[in-house]
Amino acid sequence: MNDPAARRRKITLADVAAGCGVSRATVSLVLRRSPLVNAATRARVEAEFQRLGYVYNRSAASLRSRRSSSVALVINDLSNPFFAEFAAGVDEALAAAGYVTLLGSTGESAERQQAVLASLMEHDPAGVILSPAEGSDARRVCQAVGAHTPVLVFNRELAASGWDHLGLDNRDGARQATEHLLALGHTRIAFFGGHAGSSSCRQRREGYAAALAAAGLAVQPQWLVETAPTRLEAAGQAGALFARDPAPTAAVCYNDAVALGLMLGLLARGRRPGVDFAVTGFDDIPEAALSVPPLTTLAADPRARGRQAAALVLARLGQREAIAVQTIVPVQLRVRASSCAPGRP
Amino acid sequence: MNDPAARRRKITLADVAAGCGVSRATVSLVLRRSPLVNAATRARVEAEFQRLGYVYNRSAASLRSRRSSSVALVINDLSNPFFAEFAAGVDEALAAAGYVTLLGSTGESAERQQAVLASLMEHDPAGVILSPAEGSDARRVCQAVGAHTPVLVFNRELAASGWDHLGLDNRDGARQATEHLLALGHTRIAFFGGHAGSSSCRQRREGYAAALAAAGLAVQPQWLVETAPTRLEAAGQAGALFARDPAPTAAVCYNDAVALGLMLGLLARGRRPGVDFAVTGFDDIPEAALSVPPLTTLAADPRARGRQAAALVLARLGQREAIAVQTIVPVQLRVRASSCAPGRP
DNA sequence: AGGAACATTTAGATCGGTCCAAATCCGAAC
DNA sequence: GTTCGGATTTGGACCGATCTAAATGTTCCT
Repeated sequence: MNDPAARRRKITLADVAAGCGVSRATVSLVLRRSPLVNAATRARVEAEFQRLGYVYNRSAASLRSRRSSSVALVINDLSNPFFAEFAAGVDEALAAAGYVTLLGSTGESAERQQAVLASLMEHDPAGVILSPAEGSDARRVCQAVGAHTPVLVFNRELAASGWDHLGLDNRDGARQATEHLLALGHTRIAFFGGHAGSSSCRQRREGYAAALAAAGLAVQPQWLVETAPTRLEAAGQAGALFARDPAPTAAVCYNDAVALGLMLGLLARGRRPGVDFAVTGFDDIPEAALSVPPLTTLAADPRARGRQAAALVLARLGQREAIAVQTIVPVQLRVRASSCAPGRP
Repeated sequence: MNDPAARRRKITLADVAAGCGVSRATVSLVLRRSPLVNAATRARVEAEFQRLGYVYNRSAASLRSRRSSSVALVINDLSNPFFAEFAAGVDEALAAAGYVTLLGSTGESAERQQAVLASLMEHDPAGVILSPAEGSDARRVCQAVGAHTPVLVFNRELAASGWDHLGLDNRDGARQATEHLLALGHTRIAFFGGHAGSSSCRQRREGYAAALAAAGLAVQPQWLVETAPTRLEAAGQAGALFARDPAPTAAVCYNDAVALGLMLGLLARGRRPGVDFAVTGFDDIPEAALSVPPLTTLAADPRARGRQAAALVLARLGQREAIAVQTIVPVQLRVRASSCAPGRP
């Protein structure tokens, strides 16, 4: 930084070359750690990098080499801790691989998603990781992304897109939770919360129904309660479980937010979750372990999923023509105090 | 997309120019919406964009024009909802202004922060929004960022950096909370949680002390309890408040996580927050409104802060030499049930 | 007809790197 | 003293856009 050339203009590779009397091509070889260049020369050049405070211009490099060093990450809802954690995992893994993350958040709007994708594509990302907004249309997304950039779709399904997909095993997770409650001795088990229209809710209900069927029990329609996936609405709907006899003694909830809401709603009705009534969640959000009672739930480790998504999209860069991969990650049951045995009636 | 040229290679401005018999310069003018170009020509070129499925290459453009269209966003902890929300706000405002967000997350590690900054700088961002990791050193950060890229520092202070700063009014917030408790009739008020070393904790303690002083009360050292800013540790340290007589009847907490933890810890000791003991938080995270009892706290609207940060850094691009701006945002007291009046002893 | 004034278009250099093929250097082999 | 092969180095085109200054029309006066 003590060189007058550093004053105003940015230092380029040409400055470095001039500074130590070699050609630009040689400096470029040093930058790329080529074994071709002589050790002494390399040392001289690297000293000059230091002296001038040289900063590599990766965009210029990718322009010529046609190798992009960025990946676009488009998230439907960054304010949801699950996705924020996912984003952190993606960024962590991309950074480790020498890529930079181009962030776009869509706020669950398919319209914004189109605009965001179009804008990100102008920066020529090597690949795209997309957690689709509600109501995304595969055709429109494909139109924005083009046919030559690999896409990894996370969490939600995007019908017939021909892209790689990474999702949770919703069906098996709900099955595990239901079997856990059955094993405790419950026979009257509800499925509480979520919008039946969403693919994840549908899959979770399937797992729930499958576990009941395996135990020789029928699904009671009055024990299927729909709510928005928020604590507040879940708390309000708690009463729906007890509208008709026989009332359930346990509930598999769509996710943790709903489960926490339900527990509040139960308390408001004088029932003690974890004592009079068993509850399970889904996601294992940080609060699940700290609620009263602590919540039995299914852990998906969103940060690890982020790292995995990054790995998948980077792997695809080498294998552009291979068939699309559908990855379903198992989820893990975390048993805590909210899932109690049924009380003696 | 039906043109054979679209097959494999990417469509460039030269293809469009050739496709409709004008020069590359003219196509470039159309792209930039220059009024110089004839309406008929513009229409012809724009039709060709559609026909070929042309995608603008913004990196190439910024290389030549020396106008970057990205801003780096470096976040200490994306898994914290406060910062995730902040990031969403930044991205929203940057996207609206035609910039793309280069994301970097540091996981509170000053080392990683250096690496992340260095990597992001190679993509030549127009500016940097930095929410520093704990233990950041202004000199090292400056070394990574260079002297020519504007930086906006968010939340924490970075001593003597000469950069713009956006922070919350921590002092006034804690003062408001303390005055609120005083107005309710409390006189024995603790300050609970946080690391006294951090600038935000120091400022909040100052506000707390100022309010007590204004009421003619002295700060009792045994009522200043330090904890890591997590729910878990806060719950564990709750007992420290009652180690010596006289015990406090209320606590101003470092933040919401700490306050929620303290409330759990109180329950574990048979004291009912909001009934036997008053608690306030800081941040107004989404759970604050839904805890039992709902938490009195200070709202900072992180998404709006994100938009503001983006606006500040973009404003700086036009005013490179103007003096650094220190922006302190007021925070708003949200009174809820956790701050009760003192019980009759 | 000649030319000024304006509108529109364009050739060619350029941004900061990488790529390629060819040039140069050097000690060993003939 | 040449010739040869490996190790290094290099000139100059090139990536896809923008910039500059100059080249082309057009119209409209005088």
